[in-house]
Formats: sequence, structure tokens, C-alpha cells
Amino acid sequence: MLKNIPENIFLPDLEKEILKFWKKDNTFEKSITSKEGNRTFTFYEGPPTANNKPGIHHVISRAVKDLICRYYSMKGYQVYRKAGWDTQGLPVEVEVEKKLGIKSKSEIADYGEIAFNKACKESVFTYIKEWEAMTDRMGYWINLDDAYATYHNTYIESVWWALKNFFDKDLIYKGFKILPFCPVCESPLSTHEVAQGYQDLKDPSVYVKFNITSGDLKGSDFLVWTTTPWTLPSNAALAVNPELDYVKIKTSKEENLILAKDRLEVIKDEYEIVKEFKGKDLESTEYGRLFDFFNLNDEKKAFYVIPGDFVTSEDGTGIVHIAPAFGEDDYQAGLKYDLPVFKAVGKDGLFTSVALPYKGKNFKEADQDIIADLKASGRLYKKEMFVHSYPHCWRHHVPLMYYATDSWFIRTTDYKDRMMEINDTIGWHPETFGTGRFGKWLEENKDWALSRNRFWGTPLPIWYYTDDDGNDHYDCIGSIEELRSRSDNFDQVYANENELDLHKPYIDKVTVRSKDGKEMKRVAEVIDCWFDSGSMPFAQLHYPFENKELFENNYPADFIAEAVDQTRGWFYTMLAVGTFLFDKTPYKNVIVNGHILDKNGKKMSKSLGNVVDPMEMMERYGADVLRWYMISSSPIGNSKLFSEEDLMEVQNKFFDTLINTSRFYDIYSGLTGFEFSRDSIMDLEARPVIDKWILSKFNSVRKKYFELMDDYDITKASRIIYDFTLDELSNWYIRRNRKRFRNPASEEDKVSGYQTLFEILIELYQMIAPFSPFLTDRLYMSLSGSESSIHLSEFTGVDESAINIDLEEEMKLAQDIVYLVRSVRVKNNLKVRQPLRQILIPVLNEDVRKKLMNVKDIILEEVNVKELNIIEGDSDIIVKKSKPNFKSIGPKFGKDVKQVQKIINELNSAQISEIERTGKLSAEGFDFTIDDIEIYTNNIEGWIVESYDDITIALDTKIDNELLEEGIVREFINRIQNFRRNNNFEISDKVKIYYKTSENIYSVINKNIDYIKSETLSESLSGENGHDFEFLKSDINGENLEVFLEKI
RNA sequence: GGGUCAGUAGCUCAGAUGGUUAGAGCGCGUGCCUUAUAAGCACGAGGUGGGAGGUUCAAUUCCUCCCUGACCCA
Repeated sequence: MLKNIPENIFLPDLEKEILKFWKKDNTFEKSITSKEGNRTFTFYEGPPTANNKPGIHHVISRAVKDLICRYYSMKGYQVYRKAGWDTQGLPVEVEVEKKLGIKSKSEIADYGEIAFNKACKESVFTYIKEWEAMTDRMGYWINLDDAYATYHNTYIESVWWALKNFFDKDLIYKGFKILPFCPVCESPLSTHEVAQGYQDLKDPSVYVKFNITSGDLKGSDFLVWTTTPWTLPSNAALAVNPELDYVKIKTSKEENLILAKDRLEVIKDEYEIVKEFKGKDLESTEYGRLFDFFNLNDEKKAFYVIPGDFVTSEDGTGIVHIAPAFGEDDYQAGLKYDLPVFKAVGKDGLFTSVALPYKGKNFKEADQDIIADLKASGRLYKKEMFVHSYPHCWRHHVPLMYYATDSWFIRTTDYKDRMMEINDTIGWHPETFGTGRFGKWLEENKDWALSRNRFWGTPLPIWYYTDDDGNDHYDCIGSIEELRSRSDNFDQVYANENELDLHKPYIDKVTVRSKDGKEMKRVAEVIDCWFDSGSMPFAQLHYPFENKELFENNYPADFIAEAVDQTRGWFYTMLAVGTFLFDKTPYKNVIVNGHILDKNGKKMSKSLGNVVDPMEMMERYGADVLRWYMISSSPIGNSKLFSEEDLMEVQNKFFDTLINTSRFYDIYSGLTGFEFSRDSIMDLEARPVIDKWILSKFNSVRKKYFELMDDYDITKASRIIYDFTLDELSNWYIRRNRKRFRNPASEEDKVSGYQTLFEILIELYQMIAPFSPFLTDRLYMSLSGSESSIHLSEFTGVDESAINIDLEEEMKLAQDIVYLVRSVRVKNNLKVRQPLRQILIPVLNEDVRKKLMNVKDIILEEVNVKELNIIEGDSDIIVKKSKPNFKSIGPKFGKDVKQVQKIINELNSAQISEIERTGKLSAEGFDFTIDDIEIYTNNIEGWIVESYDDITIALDTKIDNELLEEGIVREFINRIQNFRRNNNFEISDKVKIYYKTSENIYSVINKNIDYIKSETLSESLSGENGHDFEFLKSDINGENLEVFLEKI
């Protein structure tokens, strides 16, 4: 590494150098091996799928992961970081189908399962190069060489082990699930697919009469509304809301209809209300069915009224037709009341022979026939058409059916309460995520639909045989060894170890023996790939088959981080698996980051063309800048509106300031010959006030930083670093001390200054390093001369003894006064270079007076004024005023506050004196104490004043001759320095000065010639004419000035 | 349709356990400072705190409803 910090740093190039250094140095590896035996901090990597290019949204999660891991590493923990890849499931299959031009599930069979799965396996890492490049480039330290992949046999075996645990506890069962189903694909669609296929559809909306056959209402009709007439042949029940009011009406056509009172608007005829009752009074009422297609077996009861909370009075009639095979509410109600599941329509979307009149008709096309038949039988009350947005298959553009499908479930509802208890112990960041979004999601937990009728996934390890009575018997296999030992043909299917592939279709060939000796075949399904990733804590280590101790020491994770969309994804699946298997949370802390939108708040998508390429951003600004921006620009859990201008601002303000601050130290420590040494640290007490102050401020910031970081509040932590670096360090401490660093008053002064700055810089780099690991490493090594990376260094503790709150307050007071004086100067057109005589500051209490005296010199120097004088509180020229302290008078005077406010605002000086003296005052019938009022002053008689908060200053703006001359000299020096700077003279270059000016200014310059020489490093000043230089033209107080500098 | 988060200056964000002057940065205008600075400072323009109700002496902050955006789920 170079010792010196170069003048122009292009961050992207610097970062590439650092990357090379880290590789050569094995820095990442060292950061783990060097902590052997230390406390461990456990991190889990949520596996991404590498079958698509990484996007900018991946950078933010990875930046968060990396920074927390680096932070804990620098705190002395050993932090393993194992990468992982999600490699199975529908997302992979869909990509492969696209690539192969496959349009339906049946085509996959034609293509061949072996070939298809091979294609899936190969596609999984299509973009792994891009992923690795992005990961590497952004400085995300994770062990990619030792990555887990969910399709590995070892991984699958661990998942099988978990599944067997569930199975043995009777928590896996076979049931139905209503899924959006494409009749052409003959396959359910994932919600992601459904979301992209909504189209407007014109559908019938029919009101149908169901004849009541039991109870008081016998002979009347239930009026029922549906937009899916094709489901009516599969009707099993009607649902009403037990809490709603219902009425029986008699229409002008002599119809007796039952419907919700709030829905009477649907009645087209004249009517009168005959009777009113609650929904619950209707429960169990029986009715006659519309179609006679299904035989009712004796075990299941159908065609009666059930209660349903999902029934509303917002549309329809308040009475809902239930077809358990074709709707989620319907299905759930069917489960609850044990209704029969009638299916008049098959998976292909066609009516089956059960519904003979409609046999072979497409479900949507049959609507019209069914309506016609209902009309003929007098069951149709009325029919309308309406247009609505309805999901279509994105490949075939046909309307989807909601269809009950065979599925395997995990009975997560069995231990939902335990999951909620465990959730309460997780440290969610932001906190509201755990109680809000995730908590609410958990409350509504439903059994996990585990199986998929697909190809590329972890095979469900359940084998079955059917007994002579037609009942199925299931058994679950929990390991490869168990499979081998229970199978007759394992060795035939897998001739040797190398051929072992637990995927379909190979695994389907393996048969096992049941406990009673029957031959069992595997069920056809694979499992939801989310179960794979949810098993990651143990499956990545092939637990429990290997690494038992390692796993036990690393469960649960101390920390994970992903985006909000993992609510029902990884956050949930890990919790569901971990709660059951280990009765413990899988992770103790989570940082949830929001999504990245474009600068207009729109989602980034290829079709909108607003996608931001992370590699491009890093090529342009560098990973450090991008990472810092991601973390600091908005609260991590919020959606982030990505703006390149803001990225540039981070670079210009924060990073350039950081670099220049370091260069400042670099340059002047070199010029003054200072070398930092740990052996001769100057005592804090011996250092000047300004050094004590910056050290106090810095340690206060550090203290806050560690608190915030330990609480995972990374955004706030980054912001306090930013503010400190710019405001306190660069714009106050260094700017104020420039002269001192250039030209120290004494050896002690020099050592104190440089040591202070050095200590702060090194520790500041460390604080920034987890966020932006590149530049900080370069600056750290340059400054410290260390050969060892900053990421191998550890934080030193906060030096509490350096914190001096009084001192910090004093400096704050000084800064506030300086701003006020500058403001007066601007308003009165008085340049800062023009010295002024005095500032007057009224002081109402002793504490402020003391503070002020401590920082007097700093103020005077900063604002270029000769004297600072204090006016004591009892002086005649101070005009005191009072204002109410609402926190005190509010509770005390209640409704009278407004009146009291007026009284206090108008107290005269005698009254104010009285309350100051005695602490009490009675006025206009109210009794006040000193706590009720605040005394302030914003006026000094006879002076121009400026106030801010409770500080007021007056500036003496009269300029006498002495001040004027001094101002002229300063102006002159300024012109000289500008010349040097504009002509790129070195700081140490000695010069001769030539100038032309007015008589008046000439004489002032001549009087101060020695002072000017020393300030400008010049050997001679010549005010004589006769040179033909290109003079720099300028003016001082409106009088002409021309200068030229000659380098010696 | 349900849930979660967000809505504060043209833009990105602070802050306030309810207290009377709601702050920064960017951008814009004017002036100033500086031999570490693509920097900094001051002044100015820019806000009915998404909208409507309610509670309170006092609401941007608490409550209710509504609107908009993002995400999740139907």
C-alpha cells in the first residue's frame, strides 16, 4: 500500500486495488481464522436464486448483511459466513420452460423428465458469474467456495430428516387446496404468475332462487347471487352471516324471497317486508338443490344453510352459494362443516359426464346454457352482465379456475401459538415489523401447502401402498440409509455412489417395503422450495448426519437480513421449521429492508425501463458510495426511491471530505515532520481546550454509535458519523486549526494537535469500515503505516473520561454566537476580513457567563472581532421580556392558558424583576412562580442586535482608521494567496511580489510590510511601476489593485 | 376486499413522550470565506405538516374515517 494519499482519488479504481489486496492478503479468511477461540456471532445467508441477473435490490440486503458481520468481527467475534443458493422449485422451472419453449405441463412429459430436470440443474447457475462478480465487487464478504445449494443430495437428505420428524408427529397430512388453475396447462399457477395475468372479462351476474324445504320458511325461496353460474351444479350449501339482518319479502309477483335487509336494492319489483330475523336464525334450514347430478352418500350432509363470517352485505344478496371445490371460502367452510366436495368440472376445465347435459363443455362457455336451464325451471330471478378484472393464464390467455387440488400439508396451525410466542422474542428491526406485518401474518396462519405437482424439487419422501379396501397407507423415509435398507431395488436404480440423484424421476423408481412387507411406491409430488430454504440452518451443514456440534453451536443465528417480501417467505418458513424441530427461534435479530423503487416511486421493471444496474453504479461511484447511500439515505425498512443525484452527493460531501481530512493530516504531518507513536501519547489534561473538545465530542459520538449499532439501528449510526465528520471534524476542528497545524506554537502544541487528529481519524475509519469497507482500509493503512487491513483491527472502547458535556455546551454556545455575528455582518455588508471592535452579549445568569468566558477567544478569532464584552443581567440597557412556559402553565391554568399567555407576554420590567427576585408574582388575579415564565432579552438599547433561541448579540459596526488599515492588509494578503492558488504554486514556494495600487493603499501596505512577508512567504514587495508583467487585476474597498508573483 | 408501512419545503429526509419560531441537505437567487476541500458559511424565496372530523387550554404528534403510494395476502 502506498503511504501517501493521492490528490485525486477515483473511488472505483481505488476499490479494485483494494480487492486485489484483499485477495492476495487473504484478508477475509484471516478475519475469521484470527478469531479462533473467540465468541462466535452466527449469521445465516438467505439463499438467492442465481437463475436471473442480480439487481440493485440485492445490493441493499447484502450491504446490510456485510456491515453487521464486519461490525461484529471488529468487535472481536468470530463470524462464519457461508454462502448459499436456492436452486429448486417453480421459479427455476418457469425459466427453463421459457428457454426450451415449453408451453404446458404435458409438453414436459414429452420432452422427458430426465432431460427437463437436467436442464433445470444446469440453468440454476446460469448467472452465477454475475452474482459472484456483484458480490465480490460490492465487497460482500461471504464464503462462496463453500456455498450450500439446496439441490445437493446432502441438503435434500437433511430436509428429508426434517420432514420425517413432522410426519412422525402426525403433522403432515393429505388434503385439498384451492389454487388458481389453468385448464390448458392443467396446472396450478403461482401467485406471481397470477399477478401478471389480470384481464377484463365480461361475466354474467345471476340471482337464483333456492326453494326452502324445512322450518317456518318452508316454501319460500333463498335469493342467491353468483358470478360463476358454472359452479352451481357443484353447490353443496348456502352461507349467511349470523350477525346480519335478513328479511322475508313478498313481491308483487307473489314471490316469497329471503335476503339480507341491506341488500333490498336488488329487488326489481314492488315488495313488502313480511318478516325480519337474524342470519343465525336461518342456520341449518334445508333447501332443494338446483341440479340433481350427485348422489349424496349418507356420511355427508349437504344442502342446508351454514354460517359464514366472510358473507357481507356489500354486494349480492347476503346469501352465498357454496361450492367447496371452487373457492377458498367455500373450501374452508366445507372443511368446517364437513360438506361433500362436488366437482362437475374437471382439471381440463370441461364438464364431466356427471353433469350430462353439459358434458364436454368448457366451464365458462357452459354459463349461458346453465342460465337458460335455470330460467326454464323458474329458478332464475334476474340476470345482468358486468365487467371485472379476472386472472388469466399469462401463457394461454384463458380465464383461470379456482380449483380444489390434492395437496400435502404441514399442520402448522397445530403450533401456531408457539410460533407467536417465539416471534415475540425476536429482535425485529424495524420493531413494528414483528408486531405488525409479520405478527399479523402469523395470526392468520393456515396449514402449509407443502407439495407441488412439479418436477424439479426435493421429492416428498413419502411412499404408499393401497390395501384391498382401497385405503392408502403412507410411510416417510428420513435418510438415504433408511431408503437403502428398506428398498429392494435401491442398488439397481443407483448402481454406484456417483449416480445417486435423489431427484425425479430416479427416485420414483425406488420402491420400499412397508413394515408389514407390502411394496410401496413413492407419491408423485415434490415439495415447496420454501421448505428447502426454511431448513437452511441445519441442512447447510448436513445435520444431523454430520456437523452435530457445529450446528448446535450455531443455532439460532444471531442475525439475518432480507427484504420485506420474505415475510411469508424465508422469515416464516425458517420459523415454522425451527419452532417445530428445535422449539427455538431460528434467528435472534432481523433487519428488514424495504424495496428499491425508481426516483418516481415506481417499481423497477424491465418493461418500464427504469431498472438500475448495480454494477454500473459501482463502476461510476464505487461500492463504498453505493453502500453508504443505501444504508443512510432513508430508514432501512422504508421503500427507497433510488436517485443517482443523491449518490453523487454522498460522494461529494462525505467521501471527499473524508479523503481531504486525511490528506490534510498527511500533508501537514509531513511538512512539520510529525510521526505518530503510541509510546509518547500526550496526556489529555495537557492538551489545549480545542483538542479536549473534539475528543469529547468524538467520544460522545462513539458512545452513541455503539449503542445504535448494538441495537441494529444502522441508518442512525451512519448519520451521526456523517454529521460528526462534516460539521465537527472538518468544518470546525480542522478549519479552526489550520494555522496551528501549519505553524504550531510549540512542540507540545504540535504533538497534541496531530495526536488528537490521528487518534480520531483512525477510530473514525474503523467506525465507517463496516459500512464502506474499501476507502477506509486504504486511509487506515496509509495513515497508520500498518500492513494489516482495518478489517482485522478491533474497536477500542469509548473513552468515557474524555467526555466533557460542559465543554461541548460551551463550544455549541460559541458556534451559535459565531453564526449570529456572521449574520449581522452580512446584513450590514461587513466582510469577515474587515476586523471590528467589539461584540456585546447580554448574559442573564452566571452559568452562561462562565461558559462564554471559556470560549471567548475562539469566538473573537472566528469572527475577526477585537473584544467580547458581557452585559450583566442588571444593566440598564438590557430590555428583559418574559414569555410563558407552556409545559408549566398548561396543566396549572387549563382553559385560562390563552389569557395567562397574554398577561405573561406583557409583564413589565418591574414585574419581571420581582419574580426574578422573589420567585413569585401575582398579576391580574393569577399567581405565577418562576417556573411559569421564561425570561429572555432580544434587545439592547442603542444597539443593532441579532437573536437566536435565547442568545442575543450586538455588534459594534463602527470602523476606525486602525481597523480599516488592518482590513486592507488582510485583503492584500488574500489577493496574494489567491494568486498563488490560481497559479498552482506549491505551498512552500517562496515568491517576490509586484503590485500597483492607489497612494492610500500603498502606504498601508508599506507600513505592514514585515507582517505581509511572513504571511505570504515572500522575500520582497515592490510597489514600483515599470514591469511588463500580466498583472492580476483586483480591487480593495473599491480602489484599484494589480498584483504579480514571481516564483524564486 | 383485508393487512403492514409511508405521506412534513420542488426533491431526499430529520424532529416532536401534545406546548406556540417544524428543521437539515440538494436544487434556486444574493453575498461571503478558504493555499485540505467537486467543500464551507450567511441571507432570501419555498410548508393550509395528504384530506375531513374528534379528544384537549393546546394536535403536525393521540383517536376515527377517507385519499395516495409501496409491499403482502385474498
